[in-house]
Amino acid sequence: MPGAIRARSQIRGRQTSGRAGGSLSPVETEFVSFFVGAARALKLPKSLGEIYGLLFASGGPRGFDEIVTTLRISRGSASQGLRVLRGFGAVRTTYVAGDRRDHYVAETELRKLVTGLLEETIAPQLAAGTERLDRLEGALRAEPVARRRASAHAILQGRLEKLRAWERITRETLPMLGRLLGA
Amino acid sequence: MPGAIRARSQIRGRQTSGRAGGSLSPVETEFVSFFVGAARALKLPKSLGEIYGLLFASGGPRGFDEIVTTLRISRGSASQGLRVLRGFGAVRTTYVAGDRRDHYVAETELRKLVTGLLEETIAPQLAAGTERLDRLEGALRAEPVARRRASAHAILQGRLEKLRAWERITRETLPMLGRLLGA
DNA sequence: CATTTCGTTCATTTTGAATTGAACGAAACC
DNA sequence: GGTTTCGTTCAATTCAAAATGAACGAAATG
Repeated sequence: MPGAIRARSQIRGRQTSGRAGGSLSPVETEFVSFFVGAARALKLPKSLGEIYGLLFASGGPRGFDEIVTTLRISRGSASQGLRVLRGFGAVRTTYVAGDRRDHYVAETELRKLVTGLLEETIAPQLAAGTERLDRLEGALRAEPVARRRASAHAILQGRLEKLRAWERITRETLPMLGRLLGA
Repeated sequence: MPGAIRARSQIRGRQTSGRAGGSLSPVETEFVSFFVGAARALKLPKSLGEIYGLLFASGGPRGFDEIVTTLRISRGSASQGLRVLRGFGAVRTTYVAGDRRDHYVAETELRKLVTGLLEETIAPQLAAGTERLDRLEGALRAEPVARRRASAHAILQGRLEKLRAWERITRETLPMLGRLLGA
């Protein structure tokens, strides 16, 4: 941990809530820990939890460098983590006058977080699923009549229909989730 | 692949939909592939998708051994995978007269699957989260007044309240999800 | 225009989870 | 009661995803 860089960051770094990117207070640590747990629960990378936790606890904007040094994660992790978080709207960049570096703040509206996450992770998978269902239907019809045992074929047909029903329900239900959380 | 065992299984094994635990038809393969994809999407082990896919496509009950040989997975995987699937109600054991071995069928009601999964995975995490919130509150109150900077303390306090609100909403909303899917 | 500062990218390393398979206990079988 | 057949368990292995950090390009700076 090169002291030179640290010193520099303390001179130039914005003193968000009065402290430079040095270390976490016990309470802040507890916040980060909470979100690390949440990340685990959602099977997201731990770094996402750390970063979001820090920003959540900060209130104000934090610079890229602050994130790296206070969480002691690599620049690579921070960069990639922030990209994902921005990707589903959990984090926004903020303009800070007189500092050309990027600054980030946490989005704290639950509805936005959830819908963003769903949109980003479930939705594409759902689309891929639909595609697979089409392939499945194709395979079912392409099955040579010779190899068809009437009963087996009927079962498979029924299962396919069930999958289609699942898909429909899911597609209808997901948006409602967003509305529920909006309350 | 020991022929001896295979032969035996064909003699003794129940001929579900007319076929022993040999190999998957193209259509069945497509079903399994679908559920493997779904497992990936939900970040569950691939083996869960394989097993459930096979049972889903089969309609009728399948023996432990059939699962192992047709999917070509280890007994360990099959055993553990089936336990998890049973754990959240995606799979049930069925009695098959004249065969002492275990037989399994897939639960195909979407509502049960989803609620089972939620119950098993989210619920405990939610509980853990609540516990962490209490710790967090403790840490916040324990913070020595000397180290408190009024503004920072206020922010953290506000954030904690926000987390509590999130928790409440989540706790209220999850059960509704089950009801929505019941339609 | 040369130099410094930022943040990203990507090949490598690390870490954690899933899978395997040998060893085992329990139940059925003769 | 000895033997075989099941399915589980768990230590070792394999595999995939996440983290690292050096190299890089782009933008600001002077």
